[in-house]
Amino acid sequence: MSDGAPGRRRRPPTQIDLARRAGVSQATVSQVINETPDRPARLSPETRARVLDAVRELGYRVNPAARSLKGARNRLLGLFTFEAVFPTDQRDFYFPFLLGVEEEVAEQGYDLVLFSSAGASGPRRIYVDGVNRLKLTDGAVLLGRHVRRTELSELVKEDFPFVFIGRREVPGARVSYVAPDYVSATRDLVRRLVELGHRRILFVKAYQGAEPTRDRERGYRRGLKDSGLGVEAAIVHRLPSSGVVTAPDLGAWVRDGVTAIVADPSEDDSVAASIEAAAAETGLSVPDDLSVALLGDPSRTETTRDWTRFDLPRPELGRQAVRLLIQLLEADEGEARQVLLDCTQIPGGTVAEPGRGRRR
Amino acid sequence: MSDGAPGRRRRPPTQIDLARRAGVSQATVSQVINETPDRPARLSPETRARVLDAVRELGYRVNPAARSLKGARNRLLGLFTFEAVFPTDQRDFYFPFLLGVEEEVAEQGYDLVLFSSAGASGPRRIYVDGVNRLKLTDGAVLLGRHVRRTELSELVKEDFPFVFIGRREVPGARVSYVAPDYVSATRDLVRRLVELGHRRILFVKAYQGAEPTRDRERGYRRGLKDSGLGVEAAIVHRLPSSGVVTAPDLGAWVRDGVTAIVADPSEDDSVAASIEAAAAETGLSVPDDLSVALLGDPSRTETTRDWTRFDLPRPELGRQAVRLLIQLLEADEGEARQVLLDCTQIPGGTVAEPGRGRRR
DNA sequence: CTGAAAGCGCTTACAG
DNA sequence: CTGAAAGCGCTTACAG
Repeated sequence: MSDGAPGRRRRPPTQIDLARRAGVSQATVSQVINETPDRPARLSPETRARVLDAVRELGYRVNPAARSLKGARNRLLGLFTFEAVFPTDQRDFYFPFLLGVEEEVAEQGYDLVLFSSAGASGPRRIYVDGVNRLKLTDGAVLLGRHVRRTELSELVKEDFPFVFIGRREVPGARVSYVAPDYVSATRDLVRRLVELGHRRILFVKAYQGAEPTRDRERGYRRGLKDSGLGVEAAIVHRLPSSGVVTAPDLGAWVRDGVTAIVADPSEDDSVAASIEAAAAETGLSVPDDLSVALLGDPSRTETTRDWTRFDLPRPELGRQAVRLLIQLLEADEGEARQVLLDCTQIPGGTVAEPGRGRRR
Repeated sequence: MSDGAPGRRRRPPTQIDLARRAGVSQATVSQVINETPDRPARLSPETRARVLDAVRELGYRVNPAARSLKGARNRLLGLFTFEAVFPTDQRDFYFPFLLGVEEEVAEQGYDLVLFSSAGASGPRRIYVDGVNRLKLTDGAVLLGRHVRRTELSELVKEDFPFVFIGRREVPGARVSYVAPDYVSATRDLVRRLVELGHRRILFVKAYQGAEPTRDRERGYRRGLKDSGLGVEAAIVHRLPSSGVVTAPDLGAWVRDGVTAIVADPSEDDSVAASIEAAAAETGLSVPDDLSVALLGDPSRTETTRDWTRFDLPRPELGRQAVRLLIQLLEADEGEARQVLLDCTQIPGGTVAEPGRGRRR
């Protein structure tokens, strides 16, 4: 590496170096450096010139660490996910969120810190040795299925500004979130089924469901009620922990008069695939013998069917989460806030009027 | 929002606050905070416990600005791209790099700062108001086609640790990079063409090419030489600034006896598409009348052909860049280093032995 | 118009 | 085992 200007050290020049060279005080150097049109320094032109010469000669750069030490915010937002985002099987699911977050963060003039080291070994956690790692940033967007509620409570307790993507609740605290409006989306789907003529509509859900599942179940009941069937018409089947629908399941339901299924997505989105397999095994045709709708988009499923479903506005959820976070930051002493975003109904090809199979 | 612990202020707690609370000195707090398994603090368990309690109670975070002012590392690596990464047409190109970078960063126990605000308005730049924005991090991985050489020089001049993905040079300074081995990949491709019987192989390159183009051209000549044709056999065509191959171009080349083309990727990867279109227009069949190989993977092309080409190990380039960067960080007094990675030859379907078209 | 001084939050020898 | 002190590079009142 050529060392053009002699005397240049590995250590980058500081304002003190400039001051020495220009024969002024360090404070004066700072004046010159920080001069802006709207906040001009009161300096003689000669002094300014001497300093600027020194800047040029020594190749001076302000040290941002030192500068921000004097300030407060550092225009850094964090993104923390409770699950690893980058393994192949997760990418399709998480990338759209990441995309929206990243775009909005950039547009707002912030930079994004991806907290991925969290998962280097062991489970991903926000608090390591009792230290909130996110605090490096002004605030953070959180994401993930397997939330650690205790960490969320901690975050609320210490007033760290954050927004969750997805509705999350913790006891005794209000969490800010931006979430898909699952209640409305499910309600609309169920109403459509009823309009098509379905009367026995089964809600199939995974073994244990968090807030999103509860919201979808609420939407299901609301759909039944709104379309005049009444909540008594609700039939809910909770899958075993395997989260898989079997051929006997399907047979029993159909014999029981069920003509349509709305399926809550399981952990790994395997419900759709298992229904598809079970139908094939039973010789049942979807949608001729049985209509099936998915309560969400099966981003992780290996399936060839064009499922009737609704899609989450993933990138938009990411963007809105960032916007909300920045609002919180600017409000400074903010109440938690919640935002719901509409899902997009996808007609698909797995829903039809009931009884079509019998007429064949 | 509940205000659990009374007396909590908006101002984030500092080590002084912790010290006060724990009844120790601020220096002792720092000891506890900075303790690691390999560099344990010499402290009584009680002191440590009191400090950690205070940390938890006050929700303490170390201020990264202050920490890095002292020259200590903050386990933050940066990723800066000279072009926006997230617009749709760029995603396929940049995501694989990002993926590799992110994965390796996480594995090494660092967090990643995406410097995307850089492009909020106007061109993306490292230095804003004379401040190196990357300085927040311990070091950075850089990426992009339209490099600002002056910024690169600046970075070198101030000894900021960085690794470029792709070979980049700046006058009078050595840049660390991890790059595809374009010379070898192109040489091998050309050798294969010669082995198939091609004697007049045209190198088509974009109007202006940077280091990668020069490397590929070098590989081209080396391939000719290595396979006995000699560098005199080189025929190079530089495209106009449009970067498009026209039907007349193609006709003229074929009449001139050219049987194979190796095409350097243009800015937007449009070369492949334009060759495809020109061939269709001329009625020439690829590969029967003309063999065409791409010097890289046309990630941004709308094309249906299975091009003969080589693929860049993009995620691996990202990973290796991070590794190299960390090496640089650990070496501390590092010479710039360079790493070349092999590309993968993709046989594809656009290359065949010459003259097949005439035999039809 | 310019400089001396305090202080931002932290780490690190160095004493004790 | 713990603390007093210096200093990282800078900004910002405050004197003069």
